[in-house]
Amino acid sequence: MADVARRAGVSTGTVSRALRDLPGVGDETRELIKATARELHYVISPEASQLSRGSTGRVAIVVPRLHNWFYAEMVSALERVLRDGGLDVLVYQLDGEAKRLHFFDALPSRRKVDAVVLVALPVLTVEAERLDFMGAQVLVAGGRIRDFPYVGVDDHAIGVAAVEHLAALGHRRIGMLRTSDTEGAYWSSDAERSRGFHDALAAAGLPDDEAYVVTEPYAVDAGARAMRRLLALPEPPTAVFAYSDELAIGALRELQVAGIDVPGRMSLIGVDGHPTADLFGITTFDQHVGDQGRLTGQLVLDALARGDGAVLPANRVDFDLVDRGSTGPAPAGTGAGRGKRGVSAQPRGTRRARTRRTARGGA
Amino acid sequence: MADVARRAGVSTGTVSRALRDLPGVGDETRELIKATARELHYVISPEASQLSRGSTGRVAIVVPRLHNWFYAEMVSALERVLRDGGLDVLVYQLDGEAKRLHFFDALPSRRKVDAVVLVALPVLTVEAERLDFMGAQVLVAGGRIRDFPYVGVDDHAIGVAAVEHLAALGHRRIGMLRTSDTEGAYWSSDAERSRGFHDALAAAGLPDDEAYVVTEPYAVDAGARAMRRLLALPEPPTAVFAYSDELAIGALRELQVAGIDVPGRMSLIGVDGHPTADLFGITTFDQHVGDQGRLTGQLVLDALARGDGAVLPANRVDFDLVDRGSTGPAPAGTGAGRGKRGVSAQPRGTRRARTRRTARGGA
DNA sequence: CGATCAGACGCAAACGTTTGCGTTAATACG
DNA sequence: CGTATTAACGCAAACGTTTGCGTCTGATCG
Repeated sequence: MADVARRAGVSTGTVSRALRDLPGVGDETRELIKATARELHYVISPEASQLSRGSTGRVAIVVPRLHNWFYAEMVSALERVLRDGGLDVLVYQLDGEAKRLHFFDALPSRRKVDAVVLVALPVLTVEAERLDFMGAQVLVAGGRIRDFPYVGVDDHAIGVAAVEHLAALGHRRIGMLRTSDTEGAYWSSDAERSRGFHDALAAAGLPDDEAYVVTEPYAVDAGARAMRRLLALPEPPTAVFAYSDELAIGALRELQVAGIDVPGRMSLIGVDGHPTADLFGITTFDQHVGDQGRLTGQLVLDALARGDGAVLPANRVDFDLVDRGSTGPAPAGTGAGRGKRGVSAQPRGTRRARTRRTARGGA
Repeated sequence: MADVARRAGVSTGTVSRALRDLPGVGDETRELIKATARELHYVISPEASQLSRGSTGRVAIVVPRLHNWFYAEMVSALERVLRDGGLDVLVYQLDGEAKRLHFFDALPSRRKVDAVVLVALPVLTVEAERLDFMGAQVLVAGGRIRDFPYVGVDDHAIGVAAVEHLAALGHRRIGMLRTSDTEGAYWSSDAERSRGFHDALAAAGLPDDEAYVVTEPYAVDAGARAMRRLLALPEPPTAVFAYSDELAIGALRELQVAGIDVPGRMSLIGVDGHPTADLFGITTFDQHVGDQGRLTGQLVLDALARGDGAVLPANRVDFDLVDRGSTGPAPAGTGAGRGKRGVSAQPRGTRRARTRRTARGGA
């Protein structure tokens, strides 16, 4: 910057003001300075700038892992709006308890960023306490942690809606597929979606057999393994609610391999809005992950712009039932014989009922 | 830091040295300082530190988009080794030509990072020129750009291997599925994989019908649409080489819907090592994306540690043929009738021939 | 025409580290 | 015991901005 100032015959203060379009600089001087800067390929040093003004112009996005549709989609949406807002995005992957502990212990992002967005990150209570030392805005996307401002869907309502949808089709034996990637830490979406599931079963007077809820460690074939366990039961359910579309895809694959018609002999419904679930015609609750990410990004931008840490504490995003035909009426007999071999009944041109559900308040 | 120094009764210089384990500090003094720092929850200001020493401790990862298995996997692997190396990771998504131009024009990462990793980013020649102004190490992962050091597989060899594999099974009508997400910019992997495909067809004396190579704009159902176009041909191929596993998955779905047995009536082979392709039993060339990411990260670490910009210019990673049973002998008759309805022949416990292929030199 | 005012610009003190150099004290050696 | 050597530590100048305040110039108004 000193170079530019010398060459333009002004002081560095004027250069600083001119380049940032602040008042107090004459028009021709400003132009001269800008031209000189361009000419010298001058780029401001962010370090010096931030050291002086106090803010970093960066925000951290913390996720359990990236190679996973939900997180990648969320980060992708977040990154776009944050960058459009002139902020740089730092990504932290906290896979495994060890890394998570280290992160919360060393607080590496303190003073490195202006805000931290935790994306669907299961966190232990002790870890959550440490977040207060972060020294930055903390937001949560895709679920809830402590009392931090968050963006997410009403997971309890999703669990309820799933059971209601299946019960309305006449199903009485309804199972649920879960995956345990929380490593013992509490995660609101999983807990509340399950609670909604059980609550709705009770409300509808349907059996709530604990064998119908299977949990598999996270992996690409978790859904397949979970479905296999359900199918091995003496009296398997006739409909299954999968915690995520990824699980539903694995489950569908297993059903294809086992030659069980969907939805003829087994109804399947997931959650997310995963594009591959669309490809395979799986009915799902679209939770508009992109919208969640964009909204979170906007909240960050607003909070940082206003300076004060005032953020709307609860931001619920709508979810939609997207009926692609993987759910259907319950089979007539209870112990009906093996149905015809085949795959999903709705090949292409899937109909999208888009039963819009308005978001409900906090649980 | 001034606080710590005052409280410990030493100068800031000593604090700086003590905390970074530099020599010139007495053992008890060092311990005292460290204890004091802990007590005050002191964290170093990266801005000031970097302003003083010159390096940023950050590296930028530039990708076309994130919500995509290949990129997410690559970034994920990169992030891990870079963070383990003590570096922070900045992610830039350059979807769309506009953003790409802006990035290369404004050079936002100049002086913001010590190194830039371009992940499979198609780039125009003019844009590549501007990279010289980056003022940072530039590396390329998953392909090649100009003369920058890169990490990647031998894409030409993959194209050749695919055709050889299918030809060995007796196929004579071999198609290829491509996706165009390069927006007109050149991308080495696509170009070389295609060239390998055509070269191998010629070498094997097989027909190279241009109708057998279909390109669809990037989307989740690109593979399905591409396969549909092939099936609509008067004489469709009996085997198909998909540029990526994502395309192969879409193609498989289309074949399921159309009731065409795989590999009975149609063989299918992809590239990547996508976990979902594993789930669906799709034979593929695993290009070890994680390894590519890790290797790239290590190269960055090494280059930064050594200070000089000397990086091995070419770093080839092996690829493996993972046979999961979606390829089989060519059907006997040319115009055989509709085969039996069903899905992939190898349900679970997929065999993994893992025909290891040593990487070959440059194209 | 003198006083007032506003806009344009320079000055210099922060911001929080790092690091070369100088000083001090302690130890070792003759 | 005096001197050379070494380790421990303080001092202060960078690093490249931002920004409050002061000064100067030219214009406006009564």
